[in-house]
Formats: sequence, C-alpha cells, structure tokens
Amino acid sequence: MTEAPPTAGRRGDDTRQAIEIAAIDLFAELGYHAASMRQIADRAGIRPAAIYHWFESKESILTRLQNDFIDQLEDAVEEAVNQADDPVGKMAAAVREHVVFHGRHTRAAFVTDSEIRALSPNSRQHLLARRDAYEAMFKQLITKGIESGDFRVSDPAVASFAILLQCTGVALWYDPEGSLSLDRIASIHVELVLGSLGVKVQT
Amino acid sequence: MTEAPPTAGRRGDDTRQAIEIAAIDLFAELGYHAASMRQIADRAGIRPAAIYHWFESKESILTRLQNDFIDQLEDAVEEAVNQADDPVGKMAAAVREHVVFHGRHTRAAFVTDSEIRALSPNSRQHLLARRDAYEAMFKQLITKGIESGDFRVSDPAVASFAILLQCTGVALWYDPEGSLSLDRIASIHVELVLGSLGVKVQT
DNA sequence: GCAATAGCCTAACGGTCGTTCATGAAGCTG
DNA sequence: CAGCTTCATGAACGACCGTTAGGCTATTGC
Repeated sequence: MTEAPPTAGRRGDDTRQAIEIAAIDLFAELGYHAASMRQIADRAGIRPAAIYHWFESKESILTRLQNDFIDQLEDAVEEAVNQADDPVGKMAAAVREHVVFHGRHTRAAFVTDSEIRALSPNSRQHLLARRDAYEAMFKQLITKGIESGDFRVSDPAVASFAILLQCTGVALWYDPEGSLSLDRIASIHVELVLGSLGVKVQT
Repeated sequence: MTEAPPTAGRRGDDTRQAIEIAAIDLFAELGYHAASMRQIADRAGIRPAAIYHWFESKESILTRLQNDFIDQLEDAVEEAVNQADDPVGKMAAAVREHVVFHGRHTRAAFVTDSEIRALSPNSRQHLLARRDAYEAMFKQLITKGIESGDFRVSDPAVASFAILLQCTGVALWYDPEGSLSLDRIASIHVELVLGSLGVKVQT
C-alpha cells in the first residue's frame, strides 16, 4: 500500500504551483490589474479556463499568495525572536530574519505589500488586520526595550513604522546577483536599526 | 493692457487642474490601471473625451503628475540642505523636508513611487534616472558625513536606501487628522536617522 | 459682424478583460 | 467493463477599456 498520487488527471497539482509562480512574477512585474488571466495561463503552460479549476477567481489567486507569504513570514520571525532572550537580541533577530525573508522572496513580498488595495473590502480588511498584528509585534519589542532601558526612542509607534519600512524595502532593491550578500545586508540593517533605537555600539 | 486670460472657452484651465486632482486621487486609491478615464472624467466634472483636449493620453497624465512631484520635491529639499553648513545639519534638514513634503503630498508621493512600472519603457527610464539622481544626493550627504567624522556607517549605499525608504514611507501612514503633527513626525525621523548614522545624541 | 478657435459634447470604434459553459480525454474505483 | 471524478480544452459571453471622429457653442481677434 504505497503512497498513491492523491489526484488523478495528467499532472497532479503541479499546475497549481505553476499558476502561483506565474501569478507572483506577473503581479510583481506588471501589477495585479495589468496582469491578465491569459498571461498567467500562458506562463503556466495552460489555457485560461483551466485556472478556474484551481482558483475560483483572479482575486483568490492574489489572496492566496498574500496570506501564504504572511504565514511564512510570521513563522520565521517568531521563531527567530524566540531564540533570543534580551530585547536587543530579540530585535536584532527580528530585523535580521525580516530582511533575509524579504530578500529571499522579493516578488511575493512586493505583491503582498503593494496590492492590498486591489482586494475586495473583506479580503482587504482581513489582510490589513494580519499586517497590523505583525507590526504590533515589532512595536511591542520596542516598548519592552524601552522599559528595560536598552532603547531610547521618542515614539515607539513611529519607530516601528520606520524600522519595518526600511527593512521591507529591501525587497525593492535587493539583487541576488549584486555585490552584497543577503547576510551582509541584514547585518547592516541590524546596525542601522539598533543605532536608531539608541543602543550603545557593540563593535 | 492688463493681463488677459490666456485661454478662451468656458472654464479656462481649471479643468486641467480638476483632471490632475481627480487623477492623483484615483491613481492613489485604486492604482493606475484600475482607475479609468471615465472615472477621472466623472470626478473632474466633465465627459471622458474632454480629457483629451488637455492630455494626449492616460499615461501622459501620470507622467505629468510624477515629474511635477519630483520637481517640487527636489527644489524643496535642495533649498533646505543649502541652508545648513555641516553634514549633520544638512542631513537633518534633508530628512525633515523630505518627510514634511511627503506628508503634505501623500497621494502624489505614493503615485510617483508606486506607479513607475505602469510607464512605457522610455518614460520609466526617464523617471528612474531622476529618482536615482535624487537618491544620489542623500548618498553623497552620507559620504561627506563619514569623511568629516560625523557619521559612522558600514555602507553608505544601503544606508541611503534605508533612510529614504523609512522617510518616504511616511506617505503611506501619515494621517493629518491623527494625533501627531507633521513637524513632530519629521523631528522623530531626524532623530532616528541621525541615530542610525551613529551621530552622538544632542539633547 | 464675421471667421477662427478653444472647450466640451455625444456616439462609437476595436480590443481586451474576467469568467462561464459544454465537451472530452485520462485515470481511478468497484 | 461501467461509472465517476479530475483536469483541461475551445468558444463564447457581456462588460468595460482607452481613444477618436465629428459636431455644437461660446468666446476671441480682426
């Protein structure tokens, strides 16, 4: 009784993955509205109608991509944070993992961030709530660091926005072929962030 | 021989401004591709065909908005920088003006940044070149500050990306009705940036 | 007062969009 | 084998897109 392929048909759900990859790339290159179902189908190697066997609508492709990205980002950063004890270490771990994750998934990160307004009201509210929860984690890290005397900032809310924006922005310019490794870029951002939080330099 | 109105017809070029305002708002709310000429015309109080009396195409509305925004941003920041002498003062002035300008023109800033990919290749290249030149100004401010011994950063290029991203991002979340004034937000960003550049705190 | 023109209109063009429908080939199940 | 499900297809639907052609009106310059 060996593991049988769960689905029938010709390809299994490689097709689903092909659609998702095509959609990420096209949404990132052209934007959600400028990328058509026909283009997605072309790049996935199928006819447009076949997409509707795997997704109920164009928007459902987008929401799937976005929620998958946030799922994985949350998991990765939470795990990194939990492996440090003090506020400085936790913030450094969070920044490093956030940067690395955005560098490894530049297109998905970009689509998740920039196409929120393309969603219908319900999906948009849902995604914004998830994004807010993620941001709240950083804000709380800052607040804890202030209480412990490790950080010195005027406004934790503004600081968390600023930190997340600069780290998320790595997805906009990072080039795997470039001269800087992702680890190096992450280290630089940890330095910048800890500096802006008023942490004593620990060279 | 008093100054005569330069154009004839019913409204002068109030119409042109109405189209630009409608376009900024709709591009910001829905995105360039999701906003239609009919919606722009509706909001400007005219019929779609009338837009083509003032603009030769939908894309020319976008490029006009984007280039106007960069024109004014460049002027404002350059003037602010020129009124300071030392690297720390220049960077503080640049950050403050950049933040204030983005807070005062959130929608235009957002459209200029996020709809570059909607442009045809020629217009896109032109706008990217202008953006690069603007970023180079910040990078040079950092380099000068390092040479003078005022700043301490590992990588000026990455630092300038990070600084600009967090300051530009103000356009994404700033709310004029919120509890923080734009001046206050600008001051906080000056603190954060100077901190990340390793400037001694000057309370 | 008369021609020219600026400004805006209605109507329509060809094209593309997201989506649906009916159909059929291929594999699994009993 | 028969029957069901999975996966994909070609063709078409109505809606909407950016844009244009042609005409009307009011103001301007002479």
